[in-house]
Amino acid sequence: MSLSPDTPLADLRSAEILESARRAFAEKGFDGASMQDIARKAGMSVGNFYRYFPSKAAIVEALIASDMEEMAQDFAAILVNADPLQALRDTIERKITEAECQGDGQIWAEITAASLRKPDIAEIAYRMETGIVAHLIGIFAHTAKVPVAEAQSRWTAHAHLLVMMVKACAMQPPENPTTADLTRLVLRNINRTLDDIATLAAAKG
Amino acid sequence: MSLSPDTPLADLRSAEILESARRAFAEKGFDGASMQDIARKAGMSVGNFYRYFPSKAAIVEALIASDMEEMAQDFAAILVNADPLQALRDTIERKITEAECQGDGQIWAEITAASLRKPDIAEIAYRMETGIVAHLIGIFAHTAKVPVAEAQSRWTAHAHLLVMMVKACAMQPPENPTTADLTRLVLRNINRTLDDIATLAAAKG
DNA sequence: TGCCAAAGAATGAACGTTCATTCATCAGTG
DNA sequence: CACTGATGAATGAACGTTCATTCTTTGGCA
Repeated sequence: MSLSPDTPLADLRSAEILESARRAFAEKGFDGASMQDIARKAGMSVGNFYRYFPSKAAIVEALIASDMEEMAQDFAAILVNADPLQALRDTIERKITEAECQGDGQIWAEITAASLRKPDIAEIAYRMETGIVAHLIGIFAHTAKVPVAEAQSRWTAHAHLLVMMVKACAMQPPENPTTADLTRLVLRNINRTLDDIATLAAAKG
Repeated sequence: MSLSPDTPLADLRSAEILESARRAFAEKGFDGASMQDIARKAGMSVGNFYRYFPSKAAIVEALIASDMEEMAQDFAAILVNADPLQALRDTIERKITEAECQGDGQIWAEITAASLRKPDIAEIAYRMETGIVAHLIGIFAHTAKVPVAEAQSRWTAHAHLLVMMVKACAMQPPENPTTADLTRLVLRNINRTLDDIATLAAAKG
């Protein structure tokens, strides 16, 4: 969660609170974490908490929205790169191998479960995934030098596959001894998928 | 959930109850579903429910354990086949494409989230996954005609990858229009992974 | 500077609800 | 009658949410 320097103070405070709420949700789940838990983690009273978010559901939605924004910024950073596909590979590798597993995988697992159950959360998650896929297809189109429409019809499923694998990796239990090997294998599969696209790019010139 | 004919009556009743509890958990999640919800789904009173399961946590554990048993039976069916690897391919394809997504993916998502949070559930899930992986490695060893120990050191990560992908597929939202394409793509990746193992088998003779 | 209201932040007890769990009670059967 | 299987009201704890109240900061005036 990066913030522009001219972010209003209240929003900055909200962002801090959201970050502590994330930890509370990671520890106890969306349903399991009580408002008291969340408020305590934020270092404030329950009553004061409601000055920042009108309800528990609002926190969850804001949390997911902030994840989406973060993701969008990651892609913005990729797109300015000279070789976007390679930048994508690097970013994915970092995402998967880095110890971001701390709370990210936890929260994603929570979102996945909740979105299969609650239509409103499903919609937010759907928008998030659609946005990511659109970014990926943009990179693919740029790499293969084909129109976006063609890239879309060709590689939408591939993009979803990438997202699925990154998510699945993040959701893996961190202390497992075989997780490292598994991560390597997944990364190979992901790179193979990207190779297919890059190969077409080379063929096209 | 198949039952041997000589299963005691009480266990049979427990199995029925477990199945209805599964539906309740799929609709509202482990934390979200109340005992009243679960009892109502089972067509009985809350009080009577406690005659079958001593606590809510016990239901969750029993549910996960029953999933594990079901999985074990699937593998038992695969192993008696003349060509276990092909039977494995068929079973995976069926698991992924079939409309089992109804509640299975939902429950798996719930288990995944819960196991990242609660150590006791994590342990059950870990045992479940370890058991499945052991079965897979057994099939690989048989196919490639190598000792189980060698198959283990070679393909443990591959086995985990298969499990991961099947689970990830099941957790995909069912109404999504691109899910069908994605499923096909995942299946191709899975078959490629199995091809690698089968190739070694052919090389070895 | 010192002082005092007005505003803003923060508190935690209280509300109504729902939760998991228990138990006194009740039909049906022998 | 006694016994078994089942009920659903009762229980106390915990939930999300509200609100009267108390601290803290601020800005104008002397």
